[in-house]
Amino acid sequence: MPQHTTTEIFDMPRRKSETAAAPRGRPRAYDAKAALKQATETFWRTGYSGTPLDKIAAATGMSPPSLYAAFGNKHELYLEALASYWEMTLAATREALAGDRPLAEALMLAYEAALSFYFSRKGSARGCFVIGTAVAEAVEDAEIRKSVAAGLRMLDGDFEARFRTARERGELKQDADPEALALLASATMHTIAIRARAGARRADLREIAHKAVTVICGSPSASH
Amino acid sequence: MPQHTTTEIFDMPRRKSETAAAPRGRPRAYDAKAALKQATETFWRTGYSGTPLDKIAAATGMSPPSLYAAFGNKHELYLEALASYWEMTLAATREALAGDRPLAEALMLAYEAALSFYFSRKGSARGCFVIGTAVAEAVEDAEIRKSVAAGLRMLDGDFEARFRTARERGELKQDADPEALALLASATMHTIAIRARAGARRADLREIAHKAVTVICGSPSASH
DNA sequence: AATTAATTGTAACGATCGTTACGAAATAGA
DNA sequence: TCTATTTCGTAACGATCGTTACAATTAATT
Repeated sequence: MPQHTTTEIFDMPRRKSETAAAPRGRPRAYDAKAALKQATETFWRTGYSGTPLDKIAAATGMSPPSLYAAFGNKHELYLEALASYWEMTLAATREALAGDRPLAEALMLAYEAALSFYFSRKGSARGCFVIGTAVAEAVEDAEIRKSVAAGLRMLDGDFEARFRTARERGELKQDADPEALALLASATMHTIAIRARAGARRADLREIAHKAVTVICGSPSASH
Repeated sequence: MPQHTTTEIFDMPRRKSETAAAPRGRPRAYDAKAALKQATETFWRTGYSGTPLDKIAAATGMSPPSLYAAFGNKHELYLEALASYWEMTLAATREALAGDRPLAEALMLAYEAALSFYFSRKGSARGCFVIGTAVAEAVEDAEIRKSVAAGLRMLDGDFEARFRTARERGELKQDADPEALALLASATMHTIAIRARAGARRADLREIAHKAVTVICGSPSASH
């Protein structure tokens, strides 16, 4: 293949890095993905109603007009942050529950994954983004409520599927109720999310998860 | 006793109705107790940050200056509402768990009591006041966080005490862990509180509670 | 009747809310 | 180099936020 021109070589990576070929006007000074992450971080602490757009602008380094160009308005921005959070946590939960791990170990892994979200790098507790910010708005805001309800339903479903296969594998008694156990597993996740927001220490929450898993999986099964 | 004068008769109820004898100036046009209840109702729907004082003034029928004279400021008013709510719900839970009822029946009664708070007269779901409004503020507001943590601790304690006496009464196996079961009982309360705020139907939440109680109390014990 | 004390409603305070004109800046194509 | 196009930062918009003077009102006390 002798027809290798330099233009061909440089066009290939250009087209790969971004979908369109050329943006035409002044280039964006922000990374939308990183900005959404920082906006999420800000909402996480002070909630939706409690977070002015100024603080989000400061956290992202974006000007208000840029925020509106990128995300629409405050409400749409929050909705996007909420959807992104659900995606992230549900993926982490599914990964924890997947594989050939023993049931109790898989459950503990799911709770540990949640705790790693609830406690930020600095060690300060912020709890669950959904429970800490979305639940407050859910009553009056139909879109937020819909997102919360859908996320809770998927979490229930993931737990229930895991308990169902656990029963098939003989990890649970044959008369165990996968739906009921999934409800308790979700409830454990929820109580941890709440307590983290209320200032509980990470080690205490881990122990709460452990106690819950012990009861859910049948009395003495957590350590092996 | 012949010394029954009319002044004596009319002074007695007067002193009983209010602690002091005479307020001196213009009398209050509001009932502080009723106003706190209506303020709570308003916070309940739209949260602390999401509720302007105007709405509270409208709900209570009080003018802003009267609100400040009665409660201090918005933050103190909310704190008082939060304390009052804890008092109310903890009393209801204790009453449900007290008495000689079977364990499963007592637990279901506690959850039913909670549901009667979570669903207003009109049938619209507003969920738990604490989970719906206080948890959002708890991260940044130390006073609210303290109130939430203390309330959760008391709820845990009430459940644990009930499980402890249940074990003594032979309602549970001797090797049952009252603390672990109490954690799951609290978690069930929390998951119901969250789901109610997310729009779940009351009947579904009742069934969730029933499934949880069945697992917690040992498989087949809910109906007798 | 006059005085004192307490609360009332109105109206406004400065600060901040979400949102948006507007002109300068920066890049691709001509 | 010039034009077209897109995003930038600044600065401001009206609305609303929590809070408070202020004068009128209502009652007990003198």
